[in-house]
Amino acid sequence: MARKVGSVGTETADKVRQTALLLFARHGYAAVSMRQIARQIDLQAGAIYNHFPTKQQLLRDLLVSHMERLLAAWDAEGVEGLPAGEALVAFVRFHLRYHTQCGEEVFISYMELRNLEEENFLDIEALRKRYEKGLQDILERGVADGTFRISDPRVTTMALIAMLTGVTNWYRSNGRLSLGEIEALYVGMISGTVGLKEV
Amino acid sequence: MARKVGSVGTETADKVRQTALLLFARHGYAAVSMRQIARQIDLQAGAIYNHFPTKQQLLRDLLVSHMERLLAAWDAEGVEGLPAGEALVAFVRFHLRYHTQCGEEVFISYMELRNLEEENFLDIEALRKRYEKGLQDILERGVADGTFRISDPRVTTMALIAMLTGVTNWYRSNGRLSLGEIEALYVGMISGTVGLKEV
Amino acid sequence: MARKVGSVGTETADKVRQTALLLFARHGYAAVSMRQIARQIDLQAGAIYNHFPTKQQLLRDLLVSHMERLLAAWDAEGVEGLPAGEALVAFVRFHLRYHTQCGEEVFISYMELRNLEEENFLDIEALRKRYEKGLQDILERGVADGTFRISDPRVTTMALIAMLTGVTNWYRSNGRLSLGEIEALYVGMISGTVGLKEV
Amino acid sequence: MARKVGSVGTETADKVRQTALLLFARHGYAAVSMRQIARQIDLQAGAIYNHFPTKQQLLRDLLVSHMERLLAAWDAEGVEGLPAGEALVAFVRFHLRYHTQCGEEVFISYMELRNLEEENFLDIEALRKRYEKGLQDILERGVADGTFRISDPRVTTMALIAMLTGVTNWYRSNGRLSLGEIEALYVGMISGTVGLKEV
DNA sequence: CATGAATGAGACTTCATTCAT
DNA sequence: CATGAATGAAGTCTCATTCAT
Repeated sequence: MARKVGSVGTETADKVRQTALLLFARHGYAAVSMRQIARQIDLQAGAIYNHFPTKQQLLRDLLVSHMERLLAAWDAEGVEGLPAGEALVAFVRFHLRYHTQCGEEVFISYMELRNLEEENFLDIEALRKRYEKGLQDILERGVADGTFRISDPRVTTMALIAMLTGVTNWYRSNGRLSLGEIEALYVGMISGTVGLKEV
Repeated sequence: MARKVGSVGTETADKVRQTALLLFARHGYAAVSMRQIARQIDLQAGAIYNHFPTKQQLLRDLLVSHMERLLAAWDAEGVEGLPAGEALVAFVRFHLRYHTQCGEEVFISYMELRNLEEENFLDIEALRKRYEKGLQDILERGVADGTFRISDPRVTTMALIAMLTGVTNWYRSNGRLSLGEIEALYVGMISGTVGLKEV
Repeated sequence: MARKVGSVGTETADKVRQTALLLFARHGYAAVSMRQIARQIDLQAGAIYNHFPTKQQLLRDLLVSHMERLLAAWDAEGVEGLPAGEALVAFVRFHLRYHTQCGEEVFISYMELRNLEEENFLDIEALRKRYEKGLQDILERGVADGTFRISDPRVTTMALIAMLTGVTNWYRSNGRLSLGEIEALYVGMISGTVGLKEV
Repeated sequence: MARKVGSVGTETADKVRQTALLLFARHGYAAVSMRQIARQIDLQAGAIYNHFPTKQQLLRDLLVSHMERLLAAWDAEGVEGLPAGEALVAFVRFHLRYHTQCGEEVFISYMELRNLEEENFLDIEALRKRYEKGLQDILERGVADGTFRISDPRVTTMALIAMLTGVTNWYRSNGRLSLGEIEALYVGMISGTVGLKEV
């Protein structure tokens, strides 16, 4: 009835996070119950509430921490000094690598926005905007110095992100194409999209 | 708007369909209850079962009929005889027009696939493949006659569809850009993506 | 899974009301669960919600209908025309008879006020005030015509009601004293309390 | 304020007692959780169990200690030697003063009896009987020496206690009437009730 | 002596679905 | 073809209580 021997708070919280992520990604937030999450990690449903005050907060937590990790990873790439063309290539490769490797984790941030309550939605939205801004800055830089030929950088930003993220719908690690080959294909296509002369 | 075999064609059934489509699109299949649907059209939940045997079947019905309408509309465009370049432009304009105008209704076919039971999933998947095949055929035709420069038409098909469908995430009929302007932007970008020389 | 043969809405609702009344009286609103109520009348807990939207509403319903019946019964006594002394005796006898015979039903209206949400509380409170007003009017009439000697009719009203209602705490239909004897005792005591000369 | 045998005398235990008393009085035993009590004194629910073995025991503890304090306070009034009339007046004043000043704390001893388990109920009941006996003795003394005219001292005892305790339902320290005025009113009314000639 | 994590039960309420009327 | 009442399961969350730390 009490703490299991050896159980530690952060470990359980992490297991909840991982399991919830997986299940939310697989079946959707609304279709997954707290009981289901708990069952998978051999816990009573009520115990989850020692770590997350509500199911909604658990979702928010997942999305926030995903976006923050994503932003941190992108910042770590350090492309700021690069010429626009190289920076764009770096972004494409980064986004594909990150989103195919995080696998399902990524899925839900695009999927479950409608299940967020107002305030949580705005927070996540802000983080997503910040990430998109990274790409948009590169595009605008390239337009300014003549590297790219783009009519509307905002629209192109969203078009490219949609195009790239779509990969998660069909990518399989053991599929016909390796990640490297996929990266090359997308670099090629996107170079065309933005009117880049050579890559 | 052809009615599918086996579905009941009453006024009530149609109202259920419309309401369910809207609510599923807005909140997700799992988050919408039969009671909610019924309430919106001043009905008791039980009455829905006079028209649809289960909630799952209602979702299937919606997705099938959406895909069939989409395919019929695309066939009606009659682009088969056109040169690949013109056909691609036609596809881009068609897809954008159809998906922005159907509004939310379209959303769910990409969203709710995971809530379909095996058999239903396969049926919808087949219809989606058929639609994608329309684009892929154009791309392959253009590759064959030298109009496009594309490394992997299958990947490009999926990249373009993702890019185009992404528009539904931000398009607002009273937004900064008119649908015509958006179409022009995407025709421009996609021409670059497939290496088309002039448009 | 559907309606039981012969089941009728109002009958079930009434059975719920009766059972809830009994259980709330016996154990208190907070200590009684919807399941307990349902179990006693061979129903699933969820079915109660076909008749009452919430547990709180069920309590409110009980209290309102108790107070309304009480007021109606008192009005039916038709004491308005009587001299104050006789009217007071009528009130005492009525209150004792009604409250001992309704038995537990009465208990909760004094007990569960704190479990009512603001708005419901105010509604019940208003009904109780109306009932108390009946007694207060008699007292004031008697003061005006010299029948009673009372310093503060408002305080006396509440004192008498508390004194009378207290009977429900110990009255047993098979106890040492018959209801008639109890009535006589209280008429005697209360006559003294209000300074009435003879009864 | 004597501490009962077996109870722990720490500061924390006292804070628990005070808080529980207040919350039980306000919302009722069943409606108050151990967590709520703990939260109010910046404690974890588990910590309460270092001081009280169960919630039930905590309630019992509260009621017992309330009744013991009440009895001790009454004994301290030292009315045994007084003539019945004066003793009754003393009782009335004492009861009103004690019950209005302890405020809500008193409420629960009349309210939560039904939430006591058998054995605890009997213990509290015995204490209450002892207190009532104090009044009944006075009444019987007064009947014996002709000071009072009372038909049934047992019933009158309960009637008077109910009447007096009812004050806690409406008394406000900043209300229309001061405690002194209220005492005077009740002394007056009760003198009438028991047929006392002059006060 | 307090914390924090856990249990197992159970709270209110809603769900998809059924079916007598 | 709709209603309204029902089932049985399950939803989120809270409860009293326990106990390793």
